Amino acid sequence: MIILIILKPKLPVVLDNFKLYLSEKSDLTEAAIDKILKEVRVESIQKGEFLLSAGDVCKHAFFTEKGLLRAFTVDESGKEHIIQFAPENWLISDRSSIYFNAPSDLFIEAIENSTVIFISTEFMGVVSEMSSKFRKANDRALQSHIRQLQHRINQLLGATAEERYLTFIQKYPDLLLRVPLWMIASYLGITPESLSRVRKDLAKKNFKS
Amino acid sequence: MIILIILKPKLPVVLDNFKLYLSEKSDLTEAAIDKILKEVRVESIQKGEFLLSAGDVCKHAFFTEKGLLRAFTVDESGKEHIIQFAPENWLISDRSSIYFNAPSDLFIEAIENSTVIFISTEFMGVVSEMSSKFRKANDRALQSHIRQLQHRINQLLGATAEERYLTFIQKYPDLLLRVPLWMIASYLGITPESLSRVRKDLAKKNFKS
DNA sequence: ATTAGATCTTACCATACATCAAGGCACAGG
DNA sequence: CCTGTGCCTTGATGTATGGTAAGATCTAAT
Repeated sequence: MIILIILKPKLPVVLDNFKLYLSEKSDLTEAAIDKILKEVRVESIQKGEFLLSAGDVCKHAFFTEKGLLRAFTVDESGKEHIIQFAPENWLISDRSSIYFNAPSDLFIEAIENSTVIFISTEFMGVVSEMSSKFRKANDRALQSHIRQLQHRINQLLGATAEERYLTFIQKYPDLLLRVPLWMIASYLGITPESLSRVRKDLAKKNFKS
Repeated sequence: MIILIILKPKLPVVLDNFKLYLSEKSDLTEAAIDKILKEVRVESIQKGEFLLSAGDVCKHAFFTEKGLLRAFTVDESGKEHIIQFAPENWLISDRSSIYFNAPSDLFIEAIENSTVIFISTEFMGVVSEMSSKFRKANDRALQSHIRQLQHRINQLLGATAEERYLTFIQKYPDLLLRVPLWMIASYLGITPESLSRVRKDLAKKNFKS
């Protein structure tokens, strides 16, 4: 048997998204940002690879430079429940696990081949020192996170599967095209079969797209 | 008609719980705490009175010195969904509303006659300036809050009504005795009738307490 | 080209929970 | 004492969603 290995020249990774992110959220000069970028840990993650598994202590937040990640839990009966998707320019992590240094109950997995930036607590500390704007942006993100969690709880308490689906496609129209439906079902808290029926009903009601 | 008004002498309000709270969460001297306590806004809230209504911008966090508060939303079909209970020593507020200066979608109501301390952003700022321990304790509370919201989402996604009820009484055994069952049902995201049946089933299975 | 695997759909039946209606109980107010 | 009101329960029935199984596509690997 002949094995053919093709070695592509390793291309320098482009971090345009993360660079833009830093320049928007902080008041650092471009020079300072470029310097930071050189120190930052970047990895290419293949579809299906895990950045965090339940039981591990989460040590980084992950910034999706390219691709798509998801965070999910697995309950006692083995069912997955998707907590969050993270396409380009999103941060994903287990905040409590990082903060309390406690084992996470989340899995974080790439669902497309992705380029991911590893953001450590130290990194956050350093940049926060350098830029008060950055600090404020992070405060704000934290509050938004809480707001979003509240909203999700409300939906789960009060809305039907169909309503939740409609909210989802309105909030994340791009994800609808990139994520398999069964994952959307998991995010919504229903089975893929139910989602299929919901979509059928909506189609019957002349719902477009 | 004769109207009889009895004027009780206004008793000085005791703030033992809040005082203890401050001394645990901060490294301030007792003298400093006593000074703070004199400035703090305290109100007696009758059962059924509201501290916040949907549409208002939330201006304070509320510390329950005595009594019991609840926060809830009302959905389009008029159904209430309880977000949180706050017995003694708990803080309750709409963080996002305060932070973003945006109209809240929460109601906060006293479900027992209560003594409530109004905690403004300025108050938080002042005490945070005085004590780094206090600042850290607040950070920690914020992270715990997120953790708790995550947990609730997980329960709603994955657990049955019965499981959620069992979690509730294990986590808040004291509330079970103080809160009407229909409110617990609302917190769990089920109807009072369903909760009644869940309890009946548990009783059949020899479940104690 | 063939196969295997993943995804999505559909049909049928099962179950959890909601809804509606009625009744019991406790407690407060006239 | 009676009466209303709020809370809880129970039964009958409805509905949304789950579970199982099968088939249709589609893609990727052999």
